[in-house]
Amino acid sequence: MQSQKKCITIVPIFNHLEEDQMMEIMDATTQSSYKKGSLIYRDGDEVASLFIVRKGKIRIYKISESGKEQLVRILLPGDYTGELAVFGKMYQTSYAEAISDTEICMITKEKLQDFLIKYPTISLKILAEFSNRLNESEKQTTRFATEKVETRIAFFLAELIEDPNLSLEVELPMSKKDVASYLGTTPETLSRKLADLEEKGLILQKTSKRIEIMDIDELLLV
Amino acid sequence: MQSQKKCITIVPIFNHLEEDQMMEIMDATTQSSYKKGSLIYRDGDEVASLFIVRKGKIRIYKISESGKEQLVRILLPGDYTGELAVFGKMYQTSYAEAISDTEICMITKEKLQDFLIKYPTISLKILAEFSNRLNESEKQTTRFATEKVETRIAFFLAELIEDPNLSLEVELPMSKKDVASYLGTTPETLSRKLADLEEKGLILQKTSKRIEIMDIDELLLV
DNA sequence: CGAAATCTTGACCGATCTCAACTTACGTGG
DNA sequence: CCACGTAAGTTGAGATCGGTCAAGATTTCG
Repeated sequence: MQSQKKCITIVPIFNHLEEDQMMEIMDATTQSSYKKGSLIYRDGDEVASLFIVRKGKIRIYKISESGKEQLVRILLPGDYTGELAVFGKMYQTSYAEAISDTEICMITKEKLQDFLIKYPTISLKILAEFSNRLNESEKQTTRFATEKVETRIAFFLAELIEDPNLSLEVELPMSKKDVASYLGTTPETLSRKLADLEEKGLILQKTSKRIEIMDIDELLLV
Repeated sequence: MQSQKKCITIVPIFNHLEEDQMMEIMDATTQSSYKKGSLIYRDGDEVASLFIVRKGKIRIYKISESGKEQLVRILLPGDYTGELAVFGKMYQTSYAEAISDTEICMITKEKLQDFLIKYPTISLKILAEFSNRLNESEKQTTRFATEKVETRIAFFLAELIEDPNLSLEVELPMSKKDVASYLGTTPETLSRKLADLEEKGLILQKTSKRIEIMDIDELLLV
């Protein structure tokens, strides 16, 4: 029960609730776990549940009309997915793949909607989250539409910075292959552009996953 | 009052309400009008209201970090905007420009949130709408990330079809300049690609704004 | 009807992708 | 715990796509 509780309390949209409301929601969840590499759902699946990551790491990706894959996001504990099939369409429009052994809590569409009617402030939290995600997604679209690869990489690196006062060393949250996919380019081009940025003295590749940003102002002007 | 009522009743997120709830919401709105060419809000503005289009046409666009403009969408009567400043951040992240004389209803963030608490089913409607928009936006992002310009144009045209059984002739909802901006390309490239598609016999440009799709299957394989 | 904006076409160039070879990192099973 | 096989990452060369600049045609709207 303890770990089940943790599963809910770490989710931003629920963490303002009272203890007993939290318990009520917890009772409505079911748990399941997935081995590394397994698919949690696929495009078209009619699973109408919200999936909350309790442990592990999940890759969310889409496959375009012409068959090319793009990484949409990586889910870490506390993140959730499947909201489209809960609130909107009846089916998934992306793929979710466990990239490490993963544990998940699920709430069905029906139960979640009951809670939203009962505790309307949860909806406001979710609406806030959705509108921010929508905004992020549109910003991303605009970047794809207007910026070249090197600029998109620069912004991607800049946004990985946790605290600019603390450290300008960032850690890639996924493989470079996935970074390339996320940024709409190829591993070859990413590799080259990072080498270019390093040659210009704007970044320093310390290890394959750690990059120190040497000159953030110049980097963002690329 | 009649036109004010119409303003609300045509909005999908409200149109399931009872007559008296509708009246209540209407009383909370204020009206205003904008001349063609005027800016309704700009990136950074702290206007926390939902803007519902009653009459006219509005261009929503963003300007990227490096100063390039991208058209995000065109609003027609019944559409709304400003949701980010209502539910999420406190400021706008895009520009809204009246492209014809336009009339608008506005509801402030506070009043709207009161309604959502009072009538929780409205939230579910908005959540459905948001998750569909989020999905559309992510699909668009994936297209930008993985498809070339010609393919993006092809899908854009295909999605303009109202009823495939009725007619395969579509009308561009905006200038080709704006279509190019929306699709993340230039007017020159759009012009050339349309000419290419026409040469291949896939489309027929009847007038500057009307295009007949001759072979939709082939078109989507481009 | 005319000015201004939009749209089209051509020539050129640069950015990025593709294909291929090679190197490096990683996970697995002995 | 090491060795090996596989996947990831890098680098080079060549091809292609799409952008830029410029000129001309067309449309739009006052």
